[in-house]
Amino acid sequence: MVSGHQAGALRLQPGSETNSDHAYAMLRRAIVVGRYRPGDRLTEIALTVELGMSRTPVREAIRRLQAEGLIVIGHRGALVRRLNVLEVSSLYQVRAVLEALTAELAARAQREGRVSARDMRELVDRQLLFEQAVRERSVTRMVQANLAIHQYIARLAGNPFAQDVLRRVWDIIALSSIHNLQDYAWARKVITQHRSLIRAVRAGDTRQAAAVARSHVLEAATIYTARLPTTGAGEEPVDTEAPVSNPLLGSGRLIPKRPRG
Amino acid sequence: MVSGHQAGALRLQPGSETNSDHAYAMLRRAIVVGRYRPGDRLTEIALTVELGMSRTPVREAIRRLQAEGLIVIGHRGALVRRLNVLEVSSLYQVRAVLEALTAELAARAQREGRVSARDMRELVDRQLLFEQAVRERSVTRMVQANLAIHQYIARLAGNPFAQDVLRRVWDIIALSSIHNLQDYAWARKVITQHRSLIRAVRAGDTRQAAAVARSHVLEAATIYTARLPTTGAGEEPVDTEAPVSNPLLGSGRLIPKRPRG
DNA sequence: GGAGTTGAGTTTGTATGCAGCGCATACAAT
DNA sequence: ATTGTATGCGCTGCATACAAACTCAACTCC
Repeated sequence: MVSGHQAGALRLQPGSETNSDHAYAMLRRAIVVGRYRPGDRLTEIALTVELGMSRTPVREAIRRLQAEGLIVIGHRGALVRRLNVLEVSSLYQVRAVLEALTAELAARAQREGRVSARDMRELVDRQLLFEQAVRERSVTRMVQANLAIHQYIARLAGNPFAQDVLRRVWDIIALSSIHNLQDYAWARKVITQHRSLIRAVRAGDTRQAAAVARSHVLEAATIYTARLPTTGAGEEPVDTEAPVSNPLLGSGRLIPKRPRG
Repeated sequence: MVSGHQAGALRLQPGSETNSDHAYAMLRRAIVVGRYRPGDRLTEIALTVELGMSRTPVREAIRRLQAEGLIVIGHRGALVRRLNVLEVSSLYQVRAVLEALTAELAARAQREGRVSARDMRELVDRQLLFEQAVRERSVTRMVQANLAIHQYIARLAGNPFAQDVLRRVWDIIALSSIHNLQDYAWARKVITQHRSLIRAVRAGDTRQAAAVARSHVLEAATIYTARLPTTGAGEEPVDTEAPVSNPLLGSGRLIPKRPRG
């Protein structure tokens, strides 16, 4: 009998979305864009209120995100995962080999004529979007466009599993909300590295594509760790309080960060 | 299980395991070892009876397994995932690069003296166990020992994320319950490939370790696909019935195979 | 004054009731 | 005999009730 609970509004039709799915999508997005930050506690009741549904679908969403590694279950309830340095560098290592794989596969697909001209143009367009964002110093759009480029290459690779794992890797990396792209010099460098990556893919040069992708990601990792020490106290958990906060969304805090009482 | 509710069985102590976790572990194991087979329908009530708990923790376990890709939610309920050829080869590609990574990292750790003699001996012991299983023609033990070797190398690598992703890859590969190791010639070959892999790790030769691991997995993939057309060696065929309409992710119409049994 | 204790409040884990959808079977009509 | 229709059953999604355990703080006792 809390405010309008429409128990009759069941919609299990194929096209429609269950509350559980909706909760999962919303919560995942909120975490990835940084509306919830690492260490934040996710109270079921609060989410219940926020999402306008009962605890059951909320709990199911939490379980899924737990399985994906975006959430950990502490002694008491769910917390947004907090990554330490080892975990971040582990992530980048995995990302490096996977992106090398997708770049290689994309290049091979191109070589074998399985990439349409339109797909190739789309990839280049995304790169242009990224370069424009860099010119405009818009970190938000840089981050988006950057992800879009990497995602598109993964798509061209035609390996659904790699695509899926990479999506998760990117999600978890997003948890450590430091965005290298706030570093303008690095952003410029990313432009040239992307260009040579795209050139290799377009040329169908599998070796080169893999090598460029790999070193690109590994260099990004070093940039990331180089930026770390500047965050004041050298605590053990490497939660960083992101200078510009969330380049992606920004406000709309749902649950105030309550680091214990 | 309509009436027998033992509400007193709550145990939320940190060390203890919740029913939800237990359900997850049991169900996952049942799927991985093949007690439930691809396409099998998992009805909540049946699992309720099987596990001796109510539907809620069962549902949460299902959500986790769904997120891990062992289960898909069809139009109606949960099904054990069914892999098609494209998905399996995708999996092997990902596995190849990840195992190349862990082998390389393990070799590096060894080179840098971060691998204890005991760890190294343990690895060799597992290999000996595998070789013994091959001699005894025990496919079950071969599969176990094989997995144990690869897991141990992943552990030596010291990359927790790669370890985690690999665990999932192995789980999903286990779904396609064809075991290459039923092929004795291949099993013999695996012995030598493992030996050279371990040798490379022990020598701290990162390049060689990565190369051997990679080609080992890729060759396993070819063995797998080569075995596909002639299914029915010792065990059940994998797929071959019930057309999977969507080759990628969306589950087309999967015909459940007799949940009751 | 300090430390242990207890009790209320909070939050999670679990069980269960309810409503609707889909499938299958039975039945009716052509 | 084949096709269209009704109906019962099974199962899922969701909400909610309830119990256990943890938190925290005030309170009591030494």
